Amino acid sequence: MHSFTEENYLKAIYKLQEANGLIVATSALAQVLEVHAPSVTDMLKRMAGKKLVTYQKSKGVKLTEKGRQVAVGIIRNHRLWEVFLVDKLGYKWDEVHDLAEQLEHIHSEDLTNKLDMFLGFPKADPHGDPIPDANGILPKSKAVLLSTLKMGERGTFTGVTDHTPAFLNYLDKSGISLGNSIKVKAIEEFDQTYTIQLKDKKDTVISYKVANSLLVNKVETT
Amino acid sequence: MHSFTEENYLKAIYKLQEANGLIVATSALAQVLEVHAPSVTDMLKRMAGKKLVTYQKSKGVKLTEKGRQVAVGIIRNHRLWEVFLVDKLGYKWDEVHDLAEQLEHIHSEDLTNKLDMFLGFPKADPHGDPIPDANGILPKSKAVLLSTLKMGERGTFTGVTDHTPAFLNYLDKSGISLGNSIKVKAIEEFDQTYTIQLKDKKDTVISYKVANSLLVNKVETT
DNA sequence: TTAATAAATTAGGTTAATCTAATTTATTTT
DNA sequence: AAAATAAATTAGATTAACCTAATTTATTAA
Repeated sequence: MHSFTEENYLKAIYKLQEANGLIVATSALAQVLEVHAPSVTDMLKRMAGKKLVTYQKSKGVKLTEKGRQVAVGIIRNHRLWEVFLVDKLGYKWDEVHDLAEQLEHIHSEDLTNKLDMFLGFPKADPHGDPIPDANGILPKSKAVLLSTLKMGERGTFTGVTDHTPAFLNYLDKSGISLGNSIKVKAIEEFDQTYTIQLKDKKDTVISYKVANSLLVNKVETT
Repeated sequence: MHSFTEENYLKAIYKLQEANGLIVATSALAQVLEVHAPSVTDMLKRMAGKKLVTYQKSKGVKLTEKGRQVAVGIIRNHRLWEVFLVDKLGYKWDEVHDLAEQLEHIHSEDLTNKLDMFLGFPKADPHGDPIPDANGILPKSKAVLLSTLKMGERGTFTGVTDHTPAFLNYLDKSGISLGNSIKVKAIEEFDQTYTIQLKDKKDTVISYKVANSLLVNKVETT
């Protein structure tokens, strides 16, 4: 079995690999894991010995297939536990991250699959992030940032790229919830402020920063 | 926060303290924790430094009030998660121990309490062991071993002292379940074999070893 | 009450995961 | 292309939790 630390490294490498291309830098890992660079170098060597990553000195790391499997398994756990916390225990979407960071390291494929069934095989976690299936397959989403939509275009709000409680709370306060249909009514040239229309017809003004943190499934205007 | 290891020591000390009197020996801990005696000595010194135990060189340890609080908290977690696994995920009572050993170390009082509510504030885990309340109060049970009952006496089966899957399976196979009413029909002098009558009137023969692992609430014959 | 046995501790090491300070390797900038 | 800057690595330590071998302290038996 892998240690919590190894699993956290694997998850971090996976996410950085997704976000910023193929090879992951020591410094990037040090930053997200909140440790110092020499600790990362050290750990990567150990993990390379276990064939979890391929490590190229002074260049960075990639996950091996084995490493990717473990990483995706942890992400599956994390997201399923988040659904449990929100759907079953009544937590709010901005409260579950730290708890899921603990629960994701429970080692039992069988438990994960039973939990999945208990939750009704959810496709996404409370933030809209897709849940990998038992084979580690993660459905490719075609969601785009709201900030890429042009005047008059529409979409359905399906996820966030900023998972901080502060941002999630802002969305709650503004009445913007997953599944909402959103139409771009206006984009202010000067500061890229968006005026959007929510399903309930109320117009809302959001900053570029917000528009750039919301994922939508674009509705093609046929 | 305490490490998993510390928590496991605390739990072990608590259980040995309950079972065998007040002071707990290094060797007893080494045995249940499956480590060697010098490791225990080492750890106990560290834990004494944190005021979790009082350590008397060459004599043994006791929990401090602080240590007891932590230990009971872990036991509460463990038993609540066992209820979750059985009641919600469909596990059998002989399958949940190892998983609960992992889940018990999730650090969140709030999660524990929400779980408790979700489960309907159960009083006992699937093996009949009482669940401490949020204040660490464990109801004193007045259950006795079936092996202490005399001919003709009755009781309700409320718990086990042997939690091994082998024993639990044996009970399943024999149709002996928590809550069953049991009457002692005969006790063989020669080998202390018990003949018992279950609620459904069927007579069953059990060994002394089995009778000595079953807890019952004795029904006083008025 | 001394001798034998059992239990516990000390001494000295190991491993995973971290750190700081110093050095080396890469990448930019001039 | 050389100099400056940034990133990464090496060297050497630390801490928690464990180990084995040797020694000391308790307990039990003769």
